[in-house]
Amino acid sequence: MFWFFGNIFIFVDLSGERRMRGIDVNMPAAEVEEELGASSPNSTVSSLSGKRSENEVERDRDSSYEDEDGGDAAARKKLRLSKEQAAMLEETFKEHNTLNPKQKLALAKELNLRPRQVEVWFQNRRARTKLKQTEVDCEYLKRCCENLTDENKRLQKEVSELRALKLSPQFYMNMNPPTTLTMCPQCERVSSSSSTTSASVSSALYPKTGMVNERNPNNPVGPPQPHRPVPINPSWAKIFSQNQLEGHRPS
DNA sequence: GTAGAGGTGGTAGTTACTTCA
DNA sequence: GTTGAAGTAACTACCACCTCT
Repeated sequence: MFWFFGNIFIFVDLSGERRMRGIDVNMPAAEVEEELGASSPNSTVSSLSGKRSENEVERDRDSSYEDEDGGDAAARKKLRLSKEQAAMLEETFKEHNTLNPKQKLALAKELNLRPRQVEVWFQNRRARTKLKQTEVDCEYLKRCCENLTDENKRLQKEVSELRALKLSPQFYMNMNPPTTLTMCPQCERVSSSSSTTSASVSSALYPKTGMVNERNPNNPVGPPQPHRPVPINPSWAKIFSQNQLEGHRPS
């Protein structure tokens, strides 16, 4: 049997896969018209707030559970959409991932499907999209976690090395004094622009600082927001540095 | 203005069926 | 031919929002 709708010519093998027990996926346009005609404002079979009216349940039974012979089929029907139908639905989904009632009816008519089928397809498609996105996000966070773990290890090692170096008298003899010392007024953290290791030490001492970017929660592993540095008395520097290396945490 | 009922459309979770290795 | 996994159409339950009374 051939049906023609839109630019799509479909061959339906009545004894084959296209036609399953019960509702035909590619039911003739006349039947669709009927279906559309029956689509009063109450016709949405889905989404019934858990309180499905008797009419709706009845209609549901009529449209979904009636087999070819008109009897009730115990099992629900599951019908494969044709490639053309799926392609068209995909195309529409790309444009907008939800449909208003008019669009739903029009699309159903065009595809020779029941509006309910179009509705279900869009529901499932949104669910798949969300699942995919979740997987992508999960993968991204996993990579971030790995990177941070590596960075943490590296910094821990650096701290150990610095601690060892600190114990050696040569450390003080070869150490260049910091040229500019600054302190953040919020956290009282000290940093030095001339020290090559200060940044590393800082991040090693405060490994969690950059873990959550409060100003941009979407970038949970982004760099910490810059503190506003203010110059401090150089004579404090040694004390602060000492305290930081001893593990002192500003409150 | 507001509370309650009913309709509608969304999501989450599940089931049942198809397809394929 | 059988079987298990994956994909997906269709379902239920619930929620939020809107409209009407």
